[in-house]
Amino acid sequence: MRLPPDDRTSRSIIRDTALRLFADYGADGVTVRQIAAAARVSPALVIRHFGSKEGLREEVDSHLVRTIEAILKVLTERRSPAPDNLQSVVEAVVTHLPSDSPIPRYISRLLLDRSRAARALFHRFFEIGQATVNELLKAGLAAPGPDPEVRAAFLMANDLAVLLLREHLTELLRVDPLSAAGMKRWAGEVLAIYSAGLGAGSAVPVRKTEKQKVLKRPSTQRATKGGKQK
Amino acid sequence: MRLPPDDRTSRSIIRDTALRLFADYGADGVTVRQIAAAARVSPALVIRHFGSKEGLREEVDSHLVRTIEAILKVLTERRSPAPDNLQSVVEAVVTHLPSDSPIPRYISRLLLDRSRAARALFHRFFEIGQATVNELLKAGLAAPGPDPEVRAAFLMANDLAVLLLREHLTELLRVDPLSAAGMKRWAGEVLAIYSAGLGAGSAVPVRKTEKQKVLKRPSTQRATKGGKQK
DNA sequence: TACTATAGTGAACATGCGTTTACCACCTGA
DNA sequence: TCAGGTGGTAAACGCATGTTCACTATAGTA
Repeated sequence: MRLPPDDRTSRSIIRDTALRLFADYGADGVTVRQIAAAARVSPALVIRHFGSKEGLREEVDSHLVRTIEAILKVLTERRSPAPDNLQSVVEAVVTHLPSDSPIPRYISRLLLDRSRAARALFHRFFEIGQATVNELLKAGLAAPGPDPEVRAAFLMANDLAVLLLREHLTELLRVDPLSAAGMKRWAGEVLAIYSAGLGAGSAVPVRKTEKQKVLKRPSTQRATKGGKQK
Repeated sequence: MRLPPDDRTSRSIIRDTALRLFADYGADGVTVRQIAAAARVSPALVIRHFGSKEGLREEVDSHLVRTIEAILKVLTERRSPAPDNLQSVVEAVVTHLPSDSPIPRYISRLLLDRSRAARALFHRFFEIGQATVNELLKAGLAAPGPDPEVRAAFLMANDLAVLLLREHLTELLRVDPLSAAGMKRWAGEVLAIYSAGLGAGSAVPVRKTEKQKVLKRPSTQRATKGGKQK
């Protein structure tokens, strides 16, 4: 699966390098010179290939959208036979990417934009969310609810929230919610709530008393060695 | 309630102007000259008051945090007597701001940052989310769930998602989810799902508990006097 | 009155930016 | 052999940026 770097044209190297830098610092926070240096080419070559920095941005955007579309296609095709697998679309996409991929970070920046690519992605996610709800409906696992459109939007927004707030949540929970371990914990709660509401879990065999303690005191964090913050 | 502009020092005028521009275009997308022009002062005065553009940014951040803290304080103090009103924290905050306030937009940009202010705000929201869950717990309206910490984080993330995705959701649903009308629709679905899961609100038999009735449906809210909003 | 602190400005400065220009080193086919 | 396309670069250009500097105006105080 791993290609020697020679197999990539310098054009695609520049594009991928830009994607990573844009994801980390935002497109405005990165200069053409930085991109060129990281890709080990001259700034002039960047312009030569993409016309302008904005052109590069657009190319990165559309490449991103194409990549996500490819993943989503695989996903929707193979999920239909197993509708009981209510998986988060975001989790599924992330699972299909290498763990050090800058793409999730880039998407989360993108979604805050008013750009065309952002709208396209957002609508696509919404479509998939609606399709998922429809599957659940047919399977009798869910109801349309009082306001089906809002219901689908709500589910999608919750899904994307993990992506957007990933860093903060990682710090808070001391586990990346989009890592394998984190997804397990997160999905557990999500499924519990989606299947029976916030009241669920008391019916489930859970030792209330102990769990409650953890919840009550936010300062009950373990593994905080040597309070360092002033 | 409206002050003549003379009551604000030019320092605060610059700060407020910067807040608005930062919210709309991002701090990197706005120049000192633009801020100065919008505030009707010279660029030199901006630097004179805040030392640098970065200094201005920090001042805007901390002013934002102070403002939000003030609102949250009012909110938490007055909410405790009425724990049946499970209101979104974000919705509550937005309600306390003028409808054309740039603060929600600024917060949503801030939350994607790794800045100190962002972490402070995020932790604060999480605390409130935990407190809310605790109230529901005491009232017997919710269970701690299998993973209480994640549960609280999930609820908070869902809440913030509306703020972060506001523009996209507005386009999708053709109504701003943080407007009065939009909040009503949104909260309706949220409460339905939180109270009994995705199965709620339909012919699907999910009545394994009576909890459904306890968490009030939004249609039963009193004190909605003379609906003026379209 | 004179002194001093505060608020404010226009013009300039140094820098870093995106981009352009002129040029080089290869291939490849006729 | 050479014409021409392709991929690449160093150096410079013009400009917008954040910031500084020298200076004015105003108001309070001794």
